[in-house]
Amino acid sequence: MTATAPRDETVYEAPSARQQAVLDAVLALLVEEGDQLTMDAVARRASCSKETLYKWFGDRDGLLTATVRWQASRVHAGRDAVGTLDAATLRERLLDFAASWLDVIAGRTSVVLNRIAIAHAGSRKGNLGAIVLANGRLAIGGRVKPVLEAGRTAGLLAFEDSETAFRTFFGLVGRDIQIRLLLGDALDLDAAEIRRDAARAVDQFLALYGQARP
Amino acid sequence: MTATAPRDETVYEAPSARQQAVLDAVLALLVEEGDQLTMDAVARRASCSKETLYKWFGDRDGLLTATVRWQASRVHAGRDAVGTLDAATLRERLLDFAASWLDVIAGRTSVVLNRIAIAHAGSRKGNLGAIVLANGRLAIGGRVKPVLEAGRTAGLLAFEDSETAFRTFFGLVGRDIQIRLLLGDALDLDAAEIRRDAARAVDQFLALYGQARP
DNA sequence: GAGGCCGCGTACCGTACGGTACGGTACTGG
DNA sequence: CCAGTACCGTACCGTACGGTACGCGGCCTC
Repeated sequence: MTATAPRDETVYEAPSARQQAVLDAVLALLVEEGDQLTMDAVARRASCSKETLYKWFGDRDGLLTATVRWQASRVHAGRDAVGTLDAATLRERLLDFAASWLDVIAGRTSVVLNRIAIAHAGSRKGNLGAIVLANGRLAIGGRVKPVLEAGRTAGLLAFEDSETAFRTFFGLVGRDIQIRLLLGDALDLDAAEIRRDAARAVDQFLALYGQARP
Repeated sequence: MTATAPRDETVYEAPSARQQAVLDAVLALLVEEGDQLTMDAVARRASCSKETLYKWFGDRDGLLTATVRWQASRVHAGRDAVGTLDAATLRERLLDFAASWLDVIAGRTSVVLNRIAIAHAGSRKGNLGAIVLANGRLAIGGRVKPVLEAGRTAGLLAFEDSETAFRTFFGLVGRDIQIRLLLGDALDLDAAEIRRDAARAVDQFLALYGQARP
């Protein structure tokens, strides 16, 4: 029963429409302006008063946290029914994960949010870092592993520990891309490139863990 | 001729002993205090005046840059004579790279410096990001690729593009480790764990790219 | 021992920015 | 029509921190 739902440790009430607009303003500002985000700028951009900002989100950190959570809530799309798998579907599913994951991490928003979270993790209370981790790396792990296990059940994959297998998958897909982007490398991946990368990663993963059905 | 030397784009004069002491103080402070590094704190810690700091390094950015460069200059150890390779030596060399690379990125210093550089890349002039990239990802790439190519020449490896092969290697070694550490995940790797990880990565890499000598 | 540097310590300045206070406007319920 | 609430806009406060100025002691050179 602990299956697909993306472990929301505490239930935070969803932001109202107006609040969502504010959070979108934060995201936009973050993407445009790099990360020296000031409360003044947010208030101006969102056409609201700073006082409201503080009333709604407590403080700057609260605003950032809400923003990260808000963005995360959008990404959690995806139907994950794991039925029985044949080789083609397994491959398809992995491809799907790989491509959409690359798509996310290559996006400006993801890069900026990760930067914020990393900076935050560097200066006490790694709250943001934990949130990003939970909604990024861990969330996708939680969704991929069942597929891997289903693949094993179907005799298509061989591994002992799905976590380890997943981490290899993760490495094959992401390689140096995320760190390069975070460090400011240009490196723009278009859709075609992403598809190619994803395919290569999946091929390699299957080469390592796949087995012809005995 | 463009071979092993780690592309130092501009020659910066090495810091004097006293300056090195200051930079070490910065590193220590960074490691201890997270990243809210103030010039005051540096001056206090290094027992020098702020004025001297500014005289030597120009401004805060200059100090950070010098620190990153200073740390980088320490890592560049390593004899890289690429002779003829047999399978065992190739494996050995790759293992070596993998383990020492993991060792570096798992270190507090690396994590903190990467955090700084990433934050910096987020707010205009990605200077630090570029430097870290050049001395991290790119430097190790520059050192591994010749080995891979020697392996190919010796008929031990098969690949078309050494860059691509290296990136796979990179992914297999690093997996999710760096991003997790940057985001504040605990995840402490002891030496044994690192050796195991490195061995697994090399095995996987050889499974993908190795070939029995024909 | 006199001048000149270098660099330490400390006091100081300016400003950017997080956070608060307050007046003014619109809407709601009674 | 009035009280209450919500929220915008703006002015304001406090402080942390980057950067500068200055005085003083140690060290060289002559």
